[in-house]
Amino acid sequence: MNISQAATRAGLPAKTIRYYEEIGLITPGRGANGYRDFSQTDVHNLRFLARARSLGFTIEECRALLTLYADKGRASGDVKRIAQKHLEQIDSKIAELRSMRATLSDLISACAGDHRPDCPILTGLAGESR
Amino acid sequence: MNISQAATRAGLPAKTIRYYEEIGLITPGRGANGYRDFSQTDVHNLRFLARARSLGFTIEECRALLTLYADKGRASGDVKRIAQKHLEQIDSKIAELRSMRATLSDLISACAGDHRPDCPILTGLAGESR
DNA sequence: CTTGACCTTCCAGTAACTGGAAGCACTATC
DNA sequence: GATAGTGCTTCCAGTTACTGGAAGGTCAAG
Repeated sequence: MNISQAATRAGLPAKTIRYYEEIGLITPGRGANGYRDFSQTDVHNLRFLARARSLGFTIEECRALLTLYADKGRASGDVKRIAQKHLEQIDSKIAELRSMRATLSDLISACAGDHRPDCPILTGLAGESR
Repeated sequence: MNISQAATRAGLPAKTIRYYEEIGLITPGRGANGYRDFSQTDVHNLRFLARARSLGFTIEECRALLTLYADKGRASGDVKRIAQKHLEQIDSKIAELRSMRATLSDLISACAGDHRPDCPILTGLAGESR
């Protein structure tokens, strides 16, 4: 099938699929006219990639996961290790955002937000409040 | 003062400060030798930028905030609007990460993580579990 | 006068796409 | 067969916010 159909089935933009081929994540065949020809397996791999990316795995992690996915002799421990490491990164990102959120929220609630120039948000950012 | 001292006082790498000048966030003076010469105000602005960036504001938001900071006739409402919009983005990012975390965590806990090839993480990513 | 630390600019690379231009291929219609 | 419209191709550039490194000028100490 052509790229637009593969894109629809995988839930990815055609542009992204071309990019994935460019970096060697997938290697669809080619028709006589030079068009990419996607097999069911290609689409399957694209869906796999779409899900992995939506869980926040980096491209390189996706590459590793896809390799493990194709390797029927894999050890599930290898997969789990990657996933756990990623989970830790998600957790630290959440913690970082929560910390930002707390500070920002405090500043916002202290600000009148009217036509007057006095602004605790700015003075907070300027470091005058500590 | 020279850039390394300004960097120390602002808590930013010298590279970053040069970058900020390049994109017009700050405009330190220059000595006869061509070295940048940072005033107290420059350092103050750098610290402001460092704090704003650490709260996750984008460079363009920082630019706007810095402009408002310099404008003594500002309306605090303008500042608050920027901050609130940013807070919303933080919240949606947190929500997204939490959703990822939940899914990933489920997959991980279902995986034995040993030498065997069976892996719920991979089958989950492949979409076979739904 | 040389050494070492510090400064300068400029170029390239990062992550993961995304937009757009120029040009060939296919399908349908007139 | 000409034409129009859609889809495909490649290639180049831009995005965000830096970061690393090279080549070379400057300064303070000994």
